[in-house]
Parts: sequence; structure tokens; C-alpha cells
Amino acid sequence: MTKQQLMIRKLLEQSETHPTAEELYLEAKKEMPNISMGTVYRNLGQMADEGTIVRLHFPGQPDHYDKTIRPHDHAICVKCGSIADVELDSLKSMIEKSLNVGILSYELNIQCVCSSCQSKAS
Amino acid sequence: MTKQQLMIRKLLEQSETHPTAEELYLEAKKEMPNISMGTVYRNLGQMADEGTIVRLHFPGQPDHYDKTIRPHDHAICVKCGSIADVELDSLKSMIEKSLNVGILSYELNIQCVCSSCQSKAS
DNA sequence: CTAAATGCAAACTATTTGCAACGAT
DNA sequence: ATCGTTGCAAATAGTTTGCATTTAG
Repeated sequence: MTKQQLMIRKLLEQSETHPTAEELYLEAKKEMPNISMGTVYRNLGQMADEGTIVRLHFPGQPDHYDKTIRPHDHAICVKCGSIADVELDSLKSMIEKSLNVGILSYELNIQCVCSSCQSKAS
Repeated sequence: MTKQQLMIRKLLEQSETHPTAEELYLEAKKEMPNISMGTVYRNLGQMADEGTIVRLHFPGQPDHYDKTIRPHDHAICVKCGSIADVELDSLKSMIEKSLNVGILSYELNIQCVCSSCQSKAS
């Protein structure tokens, strides 16, 4: 458990958004100027593999990382790009009922216009 | 409307799977030996933008393309990698009810062990 | 004829990896 | 002293793009 790993973990924990590796790297760099992208990617990959964080995949964007492990979904605003957590708790059982097979996991990404952008109209 | 574009469209139409750009390129090459990857990507991108085909995004894989436009979801087998179409018709309204906002679209990818792999056990 | 699409190659983005140096036990 | 982790740089994978040439209408 190196200080780099602790730093990355801490920054993700503190983040209110769903940062990318690069965003975390830039943050980390403020306090550890010679941390490298490789280290950030390596650690994020490890943590995602061991399941202590979650990797999110959005079309046409670098991956984002999520400190919240509990299964949940995401709504991406097509105007401002903000990513909101969404709880759809009956979804898993709904999928399994429909598929007739147990599922391991799923990823649901919703494209919407967030309420903030909606009120700003256009 | 060039013959390259028609070829790509035809190959996707005939495909029973959800091919990647490269798979389509290799198929197309059999009948049009000097077609280029760039052309395949350009055409797939255009068709996806105009909404006549759908681009699918799976973690850690190149994008796949889907001839079926009608909104539906996908179940990926973690053993064999096969991609199955899934119809979860009440999902959109369920999401909208839960979000309290109209949504533009969504992408749901399910990780499972397909029935074929399940019966082969392990 | 001319505007759009192609083929090719180079560029680009996100991410991974090899390796020598470093650091923690 | 050893083994895992780092920083760096180079490599990779997937995709996009610039441009001269070709093609379709």
C-alpha cells in the first residue's frame, strides 16, 4: 500500500463527480508532483479489478471511476456532460426475470438533459 | 451512395452477430479487396449518426454495430463473448418514472453466462 | 463538371507495458 | 536483501483525419 495508491483512493473518495484517470492524475499531481499517469492507471485498474471501486464506460469518452460500489446506474446530460447517480433497484430482478438466467452484472447509461440544463432552456 | 457503403450496409444486414468495424472490413475485403478501414469506419460512423444503424459500446472491446434500430438491450456472455439481443420493453418508462425527466436514450449491457455455456458447465 | 467519397498513411486518444531505479518491509 | 511499486518512455489498440485521387450523379 504505497502513498500513491492512498492518494488516488483518497482523491476518488473525496470527489463528488465521477472523475477520469486524467482528472485524478492532475489532482494527485498537485500534492505529488512526480506521480505518473502509468501509476494512476495501474492503481485504478487494480482497485477496479479487486472491486473496491467501479470503472464506468461512456461512449466516446475516457473511462470514469466511481467510488460507490453498490450497484447503481448513471444518467449523463448531453448538454453539460454531468453524470448523475440513479437508483433503479428493481432492475436487476426485472432483467433476470426477463432473461430467465442469473446475471453477473450490468451497466446502464442513460442519456438525458439534466434538470439544470433544462431550466436554462435553449 | 457508393458501392462501398452499400456493401457495408449489406454485410451488416446479413450478419447474425453484432460485428465490429474490423470484422465488417475483413468481410468486405473478400469482395472488394481494396476497400480501406477508413472507409468502413467513416460509413459506419455516418450511418450511426443518421440513425440507420446502432453503435454498441462494450468495455475493453472495439465498438460493435447493430442493424436493429428498435431500442433493445444486450447480454454479453462472459465465457464465450456472444452478444444476445434482449427486449426489456417497460424499461424506458420505468427509467423515466424514476428519474422524473424525459430521457433521450439509454444503453444497457448485461454480463451473464449464456445458456449454451451454462450447460457446458465447468 | 463538380461535389462527395475513397484509399492510404499519418495522427490522435486512451490506455498498457517493459524496465531500470526506488522504497518498504 | 528482496520484492513489489514507481516513473518514464515507448508501445499498443481503436479510431479519426488530411489529402490527392477517383467516382457518382
